Amino acid sequence: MKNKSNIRDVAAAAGVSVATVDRVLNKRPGVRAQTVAKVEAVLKQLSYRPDVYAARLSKNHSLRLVFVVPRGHNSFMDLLVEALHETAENLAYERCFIDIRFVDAFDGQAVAATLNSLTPEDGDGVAVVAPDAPLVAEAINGCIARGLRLVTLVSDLPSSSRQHFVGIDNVAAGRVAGRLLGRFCAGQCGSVALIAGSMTLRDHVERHLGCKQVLQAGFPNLKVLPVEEGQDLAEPTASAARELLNKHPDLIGIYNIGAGNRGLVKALREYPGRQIITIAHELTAISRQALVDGTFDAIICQDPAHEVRSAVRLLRSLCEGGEIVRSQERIRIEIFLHDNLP
Amino acid sequence: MKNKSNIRDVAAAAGVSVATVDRVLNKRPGVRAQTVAKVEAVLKQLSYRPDVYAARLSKNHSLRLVFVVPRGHNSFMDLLVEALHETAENLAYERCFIDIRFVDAFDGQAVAATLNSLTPEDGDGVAVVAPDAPLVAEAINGCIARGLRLVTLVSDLPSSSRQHFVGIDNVAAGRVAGRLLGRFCAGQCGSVALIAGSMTLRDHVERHLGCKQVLQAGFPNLKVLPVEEGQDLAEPTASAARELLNKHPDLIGIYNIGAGNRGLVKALREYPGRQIITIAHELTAISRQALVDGTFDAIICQDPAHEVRSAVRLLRSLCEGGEIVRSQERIRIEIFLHDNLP
DNA sequence: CTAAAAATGATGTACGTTGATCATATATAG
DNA sequence: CTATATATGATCAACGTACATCATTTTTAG
Repeated sequence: MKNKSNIRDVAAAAGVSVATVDRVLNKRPGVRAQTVAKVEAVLKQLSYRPDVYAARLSKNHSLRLVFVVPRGHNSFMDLLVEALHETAENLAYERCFIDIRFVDAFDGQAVAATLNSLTPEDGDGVAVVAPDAPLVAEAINGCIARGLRLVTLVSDLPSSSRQHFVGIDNVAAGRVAGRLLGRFCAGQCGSVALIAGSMTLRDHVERHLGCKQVLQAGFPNLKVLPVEEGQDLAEPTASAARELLNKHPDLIGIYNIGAGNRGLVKALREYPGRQIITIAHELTAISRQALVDGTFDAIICQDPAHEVRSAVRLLRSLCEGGEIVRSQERIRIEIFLHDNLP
Repeated sequence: MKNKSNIRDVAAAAGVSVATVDRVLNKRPGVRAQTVAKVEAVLKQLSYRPDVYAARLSKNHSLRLVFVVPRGHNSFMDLLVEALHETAENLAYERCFIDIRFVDAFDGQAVAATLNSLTPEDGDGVAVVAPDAPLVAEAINGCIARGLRLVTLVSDLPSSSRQHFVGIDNVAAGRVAGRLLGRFCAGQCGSVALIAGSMTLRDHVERHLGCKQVLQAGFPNLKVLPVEEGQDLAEPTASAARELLNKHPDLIGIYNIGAGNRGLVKALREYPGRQIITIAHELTAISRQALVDGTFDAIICQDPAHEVRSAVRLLRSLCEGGEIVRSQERIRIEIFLHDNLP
């Protein structure tokens, strides 16, 4: 815990000039391998690391990040954008500027087009919320080929060469939903229904998978109905829920994999006699209210503000070569019950 | 999102010298109120904020923080100390040095003595894990009177003048435990037992309170037995569990409020015929294994690494006058099931 | 052994703020 | 109207790194 050593100390200890240490540190050419080794030994011995503040000041380089996010898609995305604005405001005083590019809806074509238009002129790093389509993966690879650093946000494209994924493990989230659904239905027999936004969305497929796994393996008393699709919209989700309630008098549980909570709540309220264990995703005004009044039994969340901060930290590290503290970047699967709402 | 303005821009815009702007910024005396107002108007208009990096570099001031934590208390504290070491290592390169002061066990006297010995010579800020005793609260107030910034960690002393509490809402945590216990026992009747470490510890009292509230209000099928005390140690906790299992054939649930999970697991394994829904706190090697093999049904956690980082950020803001991003400092009540272990 | 090439040293400027000092301008008291 | 406060301007040296330039030394090729 002693005082930090600076570049001068290193030079003195290695018996070379400051200029040479600088050359080694910044991998500039013109230093004999032997000298490099000597300097690096001293660097390690003194556990030298450049002073972050001096370095940033000296480089006087602003980090420019581009966030590509769907506009007006759903309440969760609204929260994400809100967090983005808030973070951007704070970051402006740390030499980091965020440019938000909205793409209309969750449209692979549009996202790909936007990504393809990005060059190092536009920014140093990119975070993108995109569906897992080949077109998009290709566009991501293009960005990286052009020298941009890129992370996927909320929804992953593991087939692309994105440098990180910032978001939750959706299979695990699905398993949690299945477990809660199963246990909350303890002692009962009946059907449970899963409503996805669309089974073309990777995160929905993964949640569905996880949930079904757990239910089938651990809860033989429950019959898992074929998955419905609510297009992440209120009305289609409401229709799907109504149909399920009508068609299956033994329905005792619903897991809403995607968005459209507004519709689900509306439909459930039309059947006050039915006691349906309901689990949904993301904490918004609607879902929060539903949890408070007992319409929902649990909400599974990811914290959009944390995701934004994590994406920024990761991109900064990728661009400026800093350390990554893994544990800090783990996006938690948060579980909210009636009792621990923030 | 334009380029940052610097102190020179402000001076030019306000029609004063850089020195005067500096006087205003750092609240130095010798500036007419009228001039102050003029400069401040420009500051706001240009939304100027001093460059963090230049400021830190110039001040060339290292932040020294003291963490007062119990040694060898339990696995959770071990995790906390581990996180502390890791964080300290990273922070050393950001001009922040952490000094860990161990106090023997969870002893108010010892903590108070350590706190009383701290002066601005020892550090700029203090984070302390301490029981909620008047002696400790007094020592905390003393630290603050001496000009130190102080936050409580994990366990709060709201009666003291500590500047922040870094930890979870323990009443809410207890409510979550109660809710899960209640719902996981759905369809059954019987007794549930709560085992605290000691009902003199504030966090244990709060968890007990929250849990009992929820169980009594929402689950009339369950009878809440009088709270037992396991002293946060394996053996006493095991004894308490054994006695409960022997004395109450209708026991169907246990909530271990404090530590001593090792003992609880041991006792439960001695009664393989009994199906006891069990909820405990903190993710350690023992509790993790118990969750995996089904001995435990849920674990409620706080992330010690997050708590350490949060404490550091808060103390840094308090000492250096930075911004506090509230949402980033919210310590989550994490819930782990068999399905979402990290 | 010499010439060219490569490695290293010495030195300086820039980054934006802090926190001084000293000089000068303006306001206020007597 | 002077004498004295008070305000303000001008200037400078840190802080530690990055990066550039030019001089000098050492190494290598021929």
